[in-house]
Amino acid sequence: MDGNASNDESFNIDWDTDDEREIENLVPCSSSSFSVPNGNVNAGSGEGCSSAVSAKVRLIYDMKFPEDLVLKAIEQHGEEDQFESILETVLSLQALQNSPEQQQCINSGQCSSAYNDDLLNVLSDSDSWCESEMNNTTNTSMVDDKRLLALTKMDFSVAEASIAIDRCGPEASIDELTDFIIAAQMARADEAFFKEPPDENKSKHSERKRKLNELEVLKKEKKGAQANETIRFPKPMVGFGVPTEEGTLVLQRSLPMAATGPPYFYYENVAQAPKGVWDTISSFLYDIQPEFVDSKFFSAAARKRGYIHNLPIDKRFLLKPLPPKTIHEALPLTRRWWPSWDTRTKLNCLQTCTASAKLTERIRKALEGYENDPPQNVQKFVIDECKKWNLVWVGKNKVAPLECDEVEMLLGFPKNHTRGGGISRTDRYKSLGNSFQVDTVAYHLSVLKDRFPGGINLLSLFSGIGGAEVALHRLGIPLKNVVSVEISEANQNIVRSWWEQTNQKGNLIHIADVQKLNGDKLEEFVASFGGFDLVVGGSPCNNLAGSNRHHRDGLEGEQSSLFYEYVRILDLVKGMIS
DNA sequence: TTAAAGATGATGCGAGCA
DNA sequence: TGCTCGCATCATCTTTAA
Repeated sequence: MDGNASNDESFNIDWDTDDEREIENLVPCSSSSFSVPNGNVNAGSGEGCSSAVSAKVRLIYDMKFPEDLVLKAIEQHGEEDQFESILETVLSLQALQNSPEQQQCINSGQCSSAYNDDLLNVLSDSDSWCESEMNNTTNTSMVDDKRLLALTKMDFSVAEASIAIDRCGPEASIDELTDFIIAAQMARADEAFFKEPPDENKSKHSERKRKLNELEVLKKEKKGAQANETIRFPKPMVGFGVPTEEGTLVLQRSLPMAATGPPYFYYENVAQAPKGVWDTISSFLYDIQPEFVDSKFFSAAARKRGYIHNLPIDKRFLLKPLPPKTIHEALPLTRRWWPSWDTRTKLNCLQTCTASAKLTERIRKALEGYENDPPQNVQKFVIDECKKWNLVWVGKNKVAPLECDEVEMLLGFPKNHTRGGGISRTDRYKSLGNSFQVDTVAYHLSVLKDRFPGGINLLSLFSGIGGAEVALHRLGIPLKNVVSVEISEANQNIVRSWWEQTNQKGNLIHIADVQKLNGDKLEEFVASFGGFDLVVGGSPCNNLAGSNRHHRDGLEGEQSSLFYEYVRILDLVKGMIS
């Protein structure tokens, strides 16, 4: 899947690929034409096959339904009808036609289709499912059967389909069920979706992936104009509400049912990711609307981030003491040297790199020689560079990058949080640039204080320098058990050091590799301290961030694809509670 | 060998304008 | 409505210095 999945390009199916040839082997498209009632030829020519209607027909054929049923359904609906309507009719026809046969098939074990082979395999292992199938008399189970059949025709296993139906409920559409299964597949650690599958499963894997892509295309066609809509940022970027000078602005939101219930979770990443990324992230996190917030409403530096969480949003409160909100409040010594023509009051996003000495020297030389304000072109050069690199005035004609401790302060961390312990200055900037803005995150997490007066069990994925831990601590929420997953040894040391210095009474457990946090390990934690109350994580943004000139590859990038680990683990934790 | 410095655009959004 | 332009952006890679 591409991070730009919602781009228009994703609607174009390349019918000339190997997959196309594969389809041609399954569908009578290239070998024979068939007609629909209005006389249009849907298949048999290249142009015909590339139409949206043909794509739908192809997909239904691809599901290995009998051709006569497909034709009958198309006759009933006409080519303009929606994929789901045609599919629904095919399923109904097949249910009517095959019910006794299928029953007989199950009893005799003499089915020849791949689907029925699979079905029998599962039935032999699943008495309860078998019993339910054999006593299939209610309308609900009929509907479930149809959905089960449709999903298995898409090459999902009966087990996957059954779980999806069970989890998504009786009202869930095929779309929702496929979404659920795809999410579950991607979330499985040992069967990671994007890992190379074993050779024997490779063709099945690629075929399924292709079908899923086609389904995505059809879903988007079905949704029409909505398909082109990407998630928009609020203007101003205040999320569901931020404290303002006029008071606390609180908007309302409704949370999807599937997102409610324990544990609470909180996911973060850069707001300005490539197109479609947040749509994908949201779709994997229960379709929750992201909360886009610029931390400039909480501190003296901007930090535009998206947060997806299932936390309540009323009765939030700010960390005390309130952080400085302007550059001059945060860095009072700069006020003396700040020229009137530099009108900045807030810093831009604090990043992982800082300006070179060479640049600050160029700026000094560009300004020297002017008794009063420099000319417009010089001002523009200086301001542009200052904004780009977050330079501040530290002397006459002298700008400088922020010091590490200043960045710590602006992000809401204790002074010297990242200092010492063997970490280099470069790595301090890197760790800080990748971290949460504590005041912002604490504002969102503040609703937990009354809910967990006795303390909280935290699963902190991609912990970094412990932004979530610091936020909860500063909120006065005791940290009972913290499982911190962080690959960087330097960051682990920072969190461990902070843990010791703040005299935490709870337990801190470090895990380096998020991919090694499996179900067994989580079960151990659950058995040990009863499960997690909160799952926090800001997965790597490397392949999403605008500053990355080399590998801005979206959610499928090397680092940013770890988002799916967050989904996987959250799903496991949720499953252990419910 | 490691840390620091320096050079390296693309992308997407919004404002302004015709 | 569509175009141009300005602007911001949790970074990476190569070279240089210590």
